[in-house]
Amino acid sequence: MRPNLKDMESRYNEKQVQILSVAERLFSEQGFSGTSVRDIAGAANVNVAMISYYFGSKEKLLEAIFDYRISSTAIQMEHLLAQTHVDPFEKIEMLVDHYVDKLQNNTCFFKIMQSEHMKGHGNKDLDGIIFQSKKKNFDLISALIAEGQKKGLFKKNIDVSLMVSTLVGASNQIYIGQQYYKRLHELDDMPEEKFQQLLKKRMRVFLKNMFKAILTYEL
Amino acid sequence: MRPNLKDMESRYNEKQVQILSVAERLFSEQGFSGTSVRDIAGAANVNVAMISYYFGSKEKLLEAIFDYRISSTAIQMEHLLAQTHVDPFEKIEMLVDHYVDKLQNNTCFFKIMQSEHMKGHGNKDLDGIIFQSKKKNFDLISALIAEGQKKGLFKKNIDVSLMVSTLVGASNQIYIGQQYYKRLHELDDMPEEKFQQLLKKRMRVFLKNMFKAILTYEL
DNA sequence: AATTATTAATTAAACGTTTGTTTGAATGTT
DNA sequence: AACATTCAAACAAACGTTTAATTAATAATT
Repeated sequence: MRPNLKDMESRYNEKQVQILSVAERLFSEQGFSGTSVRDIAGAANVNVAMISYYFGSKEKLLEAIFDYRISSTAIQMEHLLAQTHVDPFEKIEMLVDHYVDKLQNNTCFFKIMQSEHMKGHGNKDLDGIIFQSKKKNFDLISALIAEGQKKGLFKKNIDVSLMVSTLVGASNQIYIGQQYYKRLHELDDMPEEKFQQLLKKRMRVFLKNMFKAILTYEL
Repeated sequence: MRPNLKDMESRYNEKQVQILSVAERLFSEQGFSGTSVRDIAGAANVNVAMISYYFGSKEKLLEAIFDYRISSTAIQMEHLLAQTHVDPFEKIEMLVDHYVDKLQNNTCFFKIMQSEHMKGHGNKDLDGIIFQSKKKNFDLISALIAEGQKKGLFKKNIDVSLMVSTLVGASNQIYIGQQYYKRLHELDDMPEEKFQQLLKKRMRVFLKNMFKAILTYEL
């Protein structure tokens, strides 16, 4: 699965994008420590020294990937939920669609994010970046939930953190483990593109129903 | 967070358990590639050579961790869902309780599992072990769902894979990211033990309600 | 427009560490 | 005596990063 190049081409030149893109893919496949700068340089067809030259270090290369990817997604989410004329249920649907899209188009980055998230206390800078991103999502979705509750559409006593973790965790788990989904459902013969469409459709339906259920279901 | 020692003490001697236990913790904190055999040896207070001596290689040490942890959990799950006199709703509750318990007592291993799951095509042996474990869980839960549907308790058209992924993904996400949960809810001052209890209780309620909702909610 | 001066990009080679693993001798246990 | 354990030391290979020399591109000066 290849990273989404287009978004990177503004701040960095062609060669830098090449390095960032390759690094993103390799980090996602082999982990940060499991990927050497020589792996990256080799796959990106550049000299090893270019990585230090452009990014300073391997660590800072990772930060560069995070820095951009996070800022680009946070803005879109804010935009999405700011629309006042859309009713809360529809916003939930938009939220799910948006997240699934992002996940499908940035699978590599989401994997890296999940990895770094698990390590925790590794890189202080990264930890800050990740927390800020989580906080923003939490606040945005909290507001959405509150709006729905105020209008009497959603039930009371909703733990937003658990809800967001469920969206993120469930989606990532499904996406990351899509090869298992394929094998379990004996879909190995299906062409890759068809399978991606199928998975996306099923995920959307499933997640939307799940959230409607969570938000309205009373014992 | 320390690994759960007790389960390992049958097959391995004291020193081996010491190594396995320390390795499990370090792998979960720093990743497999991010942890050196000298890190492990140092933290376990044994000579570096002991790791090769007892386990053959770093890779096989990881496999040893997997081998045991997986087999010990699979059996319990089977036992749990085999009870014929318990109704499907109650089984769902037991399933959630069991999973949350396992997760809380084996957080280290679950992290490693998640990491290896993400890398995918790394270690062939491990891939097989993980898939078999997933398949078993899938089959067991499929049977449970079918039973509930047959009795008219659950709705039709439930995608078991997505449901299992949701349980696993959501729970892991919450647990792995519990430091964020703490910070977002301003629970930093709460004693660790109290917080663990709180989180466990909230997770159980949340997951149970979620599954009941998923299994019964119609548009 | 041609030449020079300046900066940027690129390279192969080398740097000192750290990596996983092995060795062979020493010690403990049966 | 035979076997299992432990150890410091050594191994080659891989690691991230730097160096110093060279080429390419850009700016400045004639």
